[in-house]
Amino acid sequence: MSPTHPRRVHSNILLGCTGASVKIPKLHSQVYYFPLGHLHHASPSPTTHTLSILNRHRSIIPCLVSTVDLLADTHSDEVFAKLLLTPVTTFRLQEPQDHSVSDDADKVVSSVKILSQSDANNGGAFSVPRSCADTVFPKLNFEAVPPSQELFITDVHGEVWKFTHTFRGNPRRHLFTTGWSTFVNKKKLVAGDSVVFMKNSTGEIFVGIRRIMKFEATSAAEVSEENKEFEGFLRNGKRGKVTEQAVREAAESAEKKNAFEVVYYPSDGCWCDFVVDAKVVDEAMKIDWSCGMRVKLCLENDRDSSKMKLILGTISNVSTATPWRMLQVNWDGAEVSENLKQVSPWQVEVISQMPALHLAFPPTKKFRATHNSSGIEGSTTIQFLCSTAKSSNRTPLNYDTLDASIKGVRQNLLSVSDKGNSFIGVNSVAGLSIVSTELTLHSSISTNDSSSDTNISIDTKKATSPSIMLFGTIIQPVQCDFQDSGIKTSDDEIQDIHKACTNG
Amino acid sequence: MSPTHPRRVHSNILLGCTGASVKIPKLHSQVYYFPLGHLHHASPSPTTHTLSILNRHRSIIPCLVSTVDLLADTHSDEVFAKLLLTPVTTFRLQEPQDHSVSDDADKVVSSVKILSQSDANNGGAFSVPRSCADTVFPKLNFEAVPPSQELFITDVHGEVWKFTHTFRGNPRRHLFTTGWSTFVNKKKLVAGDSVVFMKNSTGEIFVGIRRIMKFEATSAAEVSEENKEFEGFLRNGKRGKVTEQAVREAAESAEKKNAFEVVYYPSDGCWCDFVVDAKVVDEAMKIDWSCGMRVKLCLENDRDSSKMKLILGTISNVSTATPWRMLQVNWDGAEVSENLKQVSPWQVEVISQMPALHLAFPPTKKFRATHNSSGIEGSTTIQFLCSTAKSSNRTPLNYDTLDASIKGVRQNLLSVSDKGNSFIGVNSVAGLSIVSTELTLHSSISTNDSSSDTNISIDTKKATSPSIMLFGTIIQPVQCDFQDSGIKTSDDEIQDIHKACTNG
DNA sequence: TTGTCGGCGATTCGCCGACAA
DNA sequence: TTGTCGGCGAATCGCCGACAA
Repeated sequence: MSPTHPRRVHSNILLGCTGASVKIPKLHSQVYYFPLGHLHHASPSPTTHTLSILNRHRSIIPCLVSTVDLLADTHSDEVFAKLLLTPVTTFRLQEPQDHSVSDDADKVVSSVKILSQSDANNGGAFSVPRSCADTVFPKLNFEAVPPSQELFITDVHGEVWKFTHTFRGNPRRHLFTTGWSTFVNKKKLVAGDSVVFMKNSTGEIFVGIRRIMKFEATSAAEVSEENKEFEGFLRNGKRGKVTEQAVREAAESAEKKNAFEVVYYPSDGCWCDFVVDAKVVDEAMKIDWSCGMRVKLCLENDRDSSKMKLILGTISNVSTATPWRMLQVNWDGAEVSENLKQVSPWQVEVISQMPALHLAFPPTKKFRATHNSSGIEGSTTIQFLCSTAKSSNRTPLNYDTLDASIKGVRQNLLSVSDKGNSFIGVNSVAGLSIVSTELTLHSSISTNDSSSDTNISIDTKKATSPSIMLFGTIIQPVQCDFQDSGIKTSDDEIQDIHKACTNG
Repeated sequence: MSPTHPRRVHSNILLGCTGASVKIPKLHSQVYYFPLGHLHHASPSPTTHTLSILNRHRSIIPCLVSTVDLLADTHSDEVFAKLLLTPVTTFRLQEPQDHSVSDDADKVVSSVKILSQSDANNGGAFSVPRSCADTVFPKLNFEAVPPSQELFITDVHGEVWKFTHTFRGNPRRHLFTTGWSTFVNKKKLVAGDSVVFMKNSTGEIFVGIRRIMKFEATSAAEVSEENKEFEGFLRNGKRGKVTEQAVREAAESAEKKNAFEVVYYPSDGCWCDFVVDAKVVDEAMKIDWSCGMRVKLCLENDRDSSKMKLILGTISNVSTATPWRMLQVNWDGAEVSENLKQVSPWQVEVISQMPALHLAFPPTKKFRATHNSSGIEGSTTIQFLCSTAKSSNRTPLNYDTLDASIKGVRQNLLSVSDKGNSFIGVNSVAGLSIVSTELTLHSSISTNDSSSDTNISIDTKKATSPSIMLFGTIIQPVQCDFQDSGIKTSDDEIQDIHKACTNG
């Protein structure tokens, strides 16, 4: 439907635009395709017509990734991936991932900023974050009065924009002046949109855009109203690009074992995972998912994408129809996105049973408060787990076997990741979440945070302990005994938690 | 694909926007649907894939018009019709057209202007044509200095725009000042676009838009270039709205006798007629179309839509595959639109054999000149007709029988039209063309026009003789003997022709 | 460190008759 | 009758430090 072919985008630029946690399947990798997830990507409220068609086919289809195109929408600057998937009957086991990822090794430093009113209003100036000026842009000549330079910055279409970057005002600050206004107008930016500035190893500077979405109850009147502001793209999160029709055609091609094309828009408001690395799915499905299991999920922080947000929850229902979003979870935090009420097994991780051990510590006043207000801590969880395990006629698990099985999962995940794993969607399966397993426990015992939920933030960038690369994310290898853990971070929050815990 | 439902438009407003010669099928009328024409409407160069699908089905499908929606595109202000067609096996003959067209009887006066550079540039003013100010807008109070009024004008979406209309300058002229600039910017108008101002019987004023199209050889680079100027619509004549997919689905629904939807964009650059009134087609197909027949076609004048342009041609080939565009015609004029190289029988009319009779008049000098330069006049035509009639093994026609058969066709067309006939496409079958039959002959004999082709213009608006309504157009009833004809018009051109002829 | 405001130039916008065509 | 131009006020646009937060 787009009037012309969108431009190809370098993978690192794409990742800069979407956030580094987005993963795109690798060429020739083995994946599972989930038609239901694809449909959900096209329309959050699909028609029964399409659903009935999808129900006639398989709900999980093994495929090889035959083509990967990373592209940018000509009108909205949205980046997206177009994949050609070839259905297969069986996967060859552990085919060597011999295609090197050398060209992706090019380090890209990036900086995101949400536009303030002053940035977006036609004041004509953009307040450059200090960190962006320091890490992404060339150093200014501070001898000059005022210090200023002209920056030539490339957008996702290869178009170059000129900005004058000055350092002035009292107190001094970095500003974009000339050129910024035109950019805002041409790109139709509004307050709340984000701009991403990136620099590759050759010093070339790029700019990407993330547009704010207006998720409202959409009455007909509102849609009509919204339509008046049509500017070549929509801000309602419904992308016209992926249609239900496209999903039906894909599902039917898949059924006939014909290669088919899927388009994936990694947008922050939407959690999409309809093409998932086969090994990730296989490993996740080895777990005997059941009601009452405690799980956790790793999300990108709204405000600062370099920080991650953890949320905890209890599985309330397990669907058997399809692996995709088979887990219904009651999340501890008050409000979660509609998309997170049901999650896929590979999105979450089972929480270690450590809380039971640490309950030996005498609870502090603060712990009691947390306990009473949120109603979640170790013993409650375990009781729930046992009762549901019994009711579902499964072998009751003792702590040891449960713990062991979870360790086993970890091992598998680690070994899988070494082979160059990848999947579509925000990666929360492994890596960082192993660190957070520990941190979660502390938080529920002794957090100083007075807020009512138990979410905490971890600064992954500032981690200083020995780390490994997993799913493209630096993680901390830790032991189960946190008293002797390898965690060493400079993050204030974590230090606070640590201190409070050892003092208690 | 449009993000919201386009607004409903009154039929008279739609006709004002498109030009009065566009006809939309009436509700519950009997029509033929031509899949090939539909496909051509979607894409001038369709894929072989779609063509092969269409070839498996019938090329002409009788239908009832179950729904007629007249709509306006939210972004481009383009007006279009959405029809629900229900395939039928047989037509009930001559069902009474009892549904009155009273609400359409509301007279709408309109005035079109192509925007000049000065109108479209941000000079902020629009030079109102004298005729528009006189016929469409309320009278100004010329006592005031300067004379001015505020006009509230409604667009196709019901949105009201305010313009100040003044009469000033030396020499005095009508101008739009305040409000015009915002209108140009919001509607993204450029020089060459047209605005249509309309007034209904209650005095309400409306404005429609016809956008200039850039028909160029579209290389990939050009498309990419064009894309930069995307503004919610395209100026390349390809409407993204009607897809080949939609045509395939329509054709397949039609084959299964299921009701199906078609969308029709009456754009000036495109001659579309894929849903045609059944009686019109039946009548046109009664004629024994053959190579060498002389035909004429009635087009809207490019510059002034109130004038019509006639073109003459000779049938060079007759297809038997489908009635739709079965006639290949060599048009006398040097250049014609690609769409006109092949026409449907109901688009053209066989030229009367009257030239032979009038050749008794001694040719003037001017006639000789015309004869030599254009190479077309009565005797040549008749020779050609006879020779091809013989070669195709048909019964040679003498003038009397041929003339009679043509008169018969006219009678049928007239009787058909009384029943409330209608079809999609520019109406050139009957009505006006009967007048032009006469005029055509004169022109080839004695036109004062020194241009190299034989096209002439007729001002239909100024006709003063007794007239009847046919296909929504006022036409002149005429006898075959022009010496005693009822033609009385105030049009200068026609008067000139008349005078030249009788004087000669 | 960075968001917002009032201030002030410089630059457009938009209304005007003067000319032709 | 109407298209284009130069001129001119007026209303923005866009750059600036002053303030907080």
